Amino acid sequence: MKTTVTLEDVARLAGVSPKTVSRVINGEAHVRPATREAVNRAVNELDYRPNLAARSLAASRSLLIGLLGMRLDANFFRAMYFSGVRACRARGYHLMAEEVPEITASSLAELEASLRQARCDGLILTQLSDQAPVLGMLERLQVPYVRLLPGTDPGRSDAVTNIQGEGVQLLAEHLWQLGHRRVLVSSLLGSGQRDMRAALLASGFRAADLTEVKQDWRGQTPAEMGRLLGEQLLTMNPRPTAVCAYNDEIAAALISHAWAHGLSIPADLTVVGYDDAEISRVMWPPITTVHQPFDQMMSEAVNLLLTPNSGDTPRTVICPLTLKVRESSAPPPAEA
Amino acid sequence: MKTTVTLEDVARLAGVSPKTVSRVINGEAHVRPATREAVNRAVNELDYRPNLAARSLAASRSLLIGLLGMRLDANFFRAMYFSGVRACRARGYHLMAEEVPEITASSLAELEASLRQARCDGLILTQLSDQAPVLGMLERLQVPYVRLLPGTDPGRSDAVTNIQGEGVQLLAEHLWQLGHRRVLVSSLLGSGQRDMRAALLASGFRAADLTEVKQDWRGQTPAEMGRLLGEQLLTMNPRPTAVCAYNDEIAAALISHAWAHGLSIPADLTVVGYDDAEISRVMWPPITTVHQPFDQMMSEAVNLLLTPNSGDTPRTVICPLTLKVRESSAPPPAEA
DNA sequence: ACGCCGTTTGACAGCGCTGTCAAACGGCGT
DNA sequence: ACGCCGTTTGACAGCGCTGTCAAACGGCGT
Repeated sequence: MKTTVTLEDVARLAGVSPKTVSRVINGEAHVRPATREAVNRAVNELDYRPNLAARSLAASRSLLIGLLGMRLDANFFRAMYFSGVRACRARGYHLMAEEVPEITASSLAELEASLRQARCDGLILTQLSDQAPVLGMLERLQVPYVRLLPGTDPGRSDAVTNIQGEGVQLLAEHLWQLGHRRVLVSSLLGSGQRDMRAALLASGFRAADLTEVKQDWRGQTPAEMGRLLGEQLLTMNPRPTAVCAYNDEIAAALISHAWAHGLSIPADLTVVGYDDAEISRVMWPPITTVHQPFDQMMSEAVNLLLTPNSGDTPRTVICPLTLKVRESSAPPPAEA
Repeated sequence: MKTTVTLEDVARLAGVSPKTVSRVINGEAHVRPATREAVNRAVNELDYRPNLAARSLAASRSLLIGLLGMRLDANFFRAMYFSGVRACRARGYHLMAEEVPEITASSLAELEASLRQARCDGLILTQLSDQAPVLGMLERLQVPYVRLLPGTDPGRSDAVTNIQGEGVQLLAEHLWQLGHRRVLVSSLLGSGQRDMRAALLASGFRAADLTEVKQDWRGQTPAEMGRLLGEQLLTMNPRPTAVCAYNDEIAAALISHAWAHGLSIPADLTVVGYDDAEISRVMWPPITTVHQPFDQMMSEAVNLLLTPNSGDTPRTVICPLTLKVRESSAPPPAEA
């Protein structure tokens, strides 16, 4: 990068002081329209770009937002990250992904060091929204933060969330309307966010017709969990006509396993997932799933971070989930 | 963030000048061991973190590296990005993802604006390594760049690459050794990088036994491409015993399709992919594929960027590919 | 004991912006 | 014509570092 046009160059060309140019660049009030226009002309003529480093040093803002998660390589997280990048760019901010692999003292210390170094203007929490030690640390450091999909302590901070249980309810109603009555439900230990079983019950299913398989996230890949689910399914009699997988990866693995054992999807078995991950569109059949509006959620989160809260209670923005009906769900086989 | 410890605080505590602290922080030479140690003690005691903005302003380096690609949401790109983040963090740099969706004048102008704003110290190109207009612009802006997997013009810049044809050769040999002789090959129009067919021929296959299906990336999802490949396969007689999919997504879609049509994988049909994407481990069966060492490649790329070239010819680092043999490949059925 | 020269250290300015505060402007009422 | 007061503008310092350059140091040979 050779040519460096500075504020001062613009000011000279426009015949005003650097401070005035700064005002125009930052869209501050108290600039006469004529002045503003003259500055803008000069900016365009010189093709001026403000120096981010100088800006953040002078304003003691970093123009940086951090996105905190437990597993950077989770599909879920990556999708959020790239949605967030777009949301930030639209507001002149940058987004930094930060990994907190576990809630231990050393891991927290590392996070603290990193935060103090980067001096993020705000943080967006995902997967960590319910970790009190993390929240406590952020409050101590006085970093503003927004939680995504918090499960507990709703009034503790600004948050972006869905209507509690909306996603699972959409799935439950879909299955009910298709005519399914016996369902296998996959759930994850320690993750209380999605109570599929409750949603099914609320939609009319009888407890006796629901089988819930709780699996543990740690130490098992989605592929393994899907396979185990498939094995369980094959031993059951009468066999459920539908499976609610905890997420799309598990659904995909289950579908492969089912094919491999002679079950045809969706003719013999309906499988639904959650997240609308890429894999749900790659599989045959494509997977019926619940779509989270990541772009919208991240955009709202950035908004909350950059808009000071004028009231004194934390704000909550609710983003609607949508059901993506694809070919992995159909009415149950004739006389199951 | 309240507490702000500055260089000066450290200097005062250590009893030296700020400049000396700066030298220690940056690992410069010409500091007496005793002094260095005293400074380090002070740094630890105050838990000092340098202010990135001040640093880049003063040094006129941004401590930022850009990763340029055409599709931020491609699996390939995301994997590279997160490998790159780690490689950069290890060197005190940050990585910024930048999207260049198409090679048009307006898209290039936007990129140029963004680059001049962020003032990246260097760029890593992926998917764009062979786009002369992009390279020309970067050279005009004098931004150092490293190309990943360049296909053309190898001497134009530093590059990180594989041995030409290594990946497809690994796959070809694997199939040959398993005993396959008739193979269906999926290739992508306009993407000359992987000549699977040539590799198969070089490994002993006869041209007459190879069928190549060229598909077009634009307008088709991997799922559709895989499905079309599957349809093609079912019409063939004699049927190939193995399919080389262009990538793992296509392989996954093909596998689902094959199951849906009564083919058992790998008993009836071997399917291999490319990239070692997550999906290759989620599917049943897991997909035999070629693994790109993204962590290593990004680490080398960052290295090239941050290590000045002492010679006068561009450098090339070659990273070895490895074959991941999984359950989607097996010997062909008995008398196919 | 002295001078020489490589090594170590520090003084100072400046990177390009923004915050603060005061000065200049300008429209209004009288 | 004058004073008042809200609006617009600019002077100046400073954000926290690093680059430059010169001064201080210190070990060596004589």
